[in-house]
Amino acid sequence: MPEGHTLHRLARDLGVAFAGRRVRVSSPQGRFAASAALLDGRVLVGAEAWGKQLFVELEGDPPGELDGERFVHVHLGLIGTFDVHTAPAGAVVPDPVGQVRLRLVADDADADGTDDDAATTAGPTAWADLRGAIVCDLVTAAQRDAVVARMGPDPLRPDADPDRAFEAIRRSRKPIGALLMDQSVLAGVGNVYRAEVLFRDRLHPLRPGNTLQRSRWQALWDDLVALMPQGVATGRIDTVRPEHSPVATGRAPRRDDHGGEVYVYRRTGQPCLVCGRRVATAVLEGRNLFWCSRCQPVFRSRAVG
DNA sequence: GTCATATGTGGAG
DNA sequence: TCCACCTATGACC
Repeated sequence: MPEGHTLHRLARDLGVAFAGRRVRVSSPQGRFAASAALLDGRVLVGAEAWGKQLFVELEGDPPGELDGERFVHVHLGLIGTFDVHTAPAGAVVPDPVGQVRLRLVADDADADGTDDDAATTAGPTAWADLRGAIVCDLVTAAQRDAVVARMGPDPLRPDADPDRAFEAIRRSRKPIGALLMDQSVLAGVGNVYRAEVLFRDRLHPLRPGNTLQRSRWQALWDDLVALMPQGVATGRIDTVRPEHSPVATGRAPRRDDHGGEVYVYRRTGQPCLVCGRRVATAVLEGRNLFWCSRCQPVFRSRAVG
């Protein structure tokens, strides 16, 4: 279920469960056995997300090593999941279910300075299962930096600069609906946030980037900066404003596989929550696109703005 | 049971 | 622009 919010949430959860603890790493399904062998027994320092990329930092091997492969680069692809579990100390870690490509289990056997290894802490039982991911590689800091450098600004990162994205958008004739999905323009937005933020900002998905005023882009960015942290907090994508919510309108709450309340994503043919027109759909660059042709007109009246 | 579909990306033609 | 990749799920027979 991976748009940027999923990865940032995951980085947070992995940090809470594993930071400062030694991890046993295995690859029950075998696909990432080589990575697992290199990771096993090292201390997990922390985890960080950048767009849809996740980097788990490990203590160097040997400890203090600066140039080694200290980062696990994970990309979940379309169907990957990474489930983090905790349970009271002493709880039994269950056997893997399904195709687990990488499993982390916190190992406190040598915590509390009982030997001469790096200081580690003891904590609750913790394990995490990675399934379906397309990338799980050990990389150096330089390789991590190279991946990060290819990405546009991430609305979930406080230091992100929206002007960097706008420089790409204003020079492109490609539709804004395509540019939003281009991770080198903007990092972390996927198919749900794309559809929803364009709806909320009344922008037609096919509007060329080079026709977008800076103010419209800033509004779009600000909307993402407001929405995506909610996704991190809740683990779902909810984009419907209070006045259009099920409670406010009396309609039935929506519950589908991403769980959130949305305006147009996967609502083809259903009435727009604002104007009642049937939600339209089309395929853009191989991905399903959804919008309301009344709320998101092709030509926007500049006189009224 | 079979099949289509999915919040993604990269590569071939 | 299509296709492959990977797993899980829901629709339908």
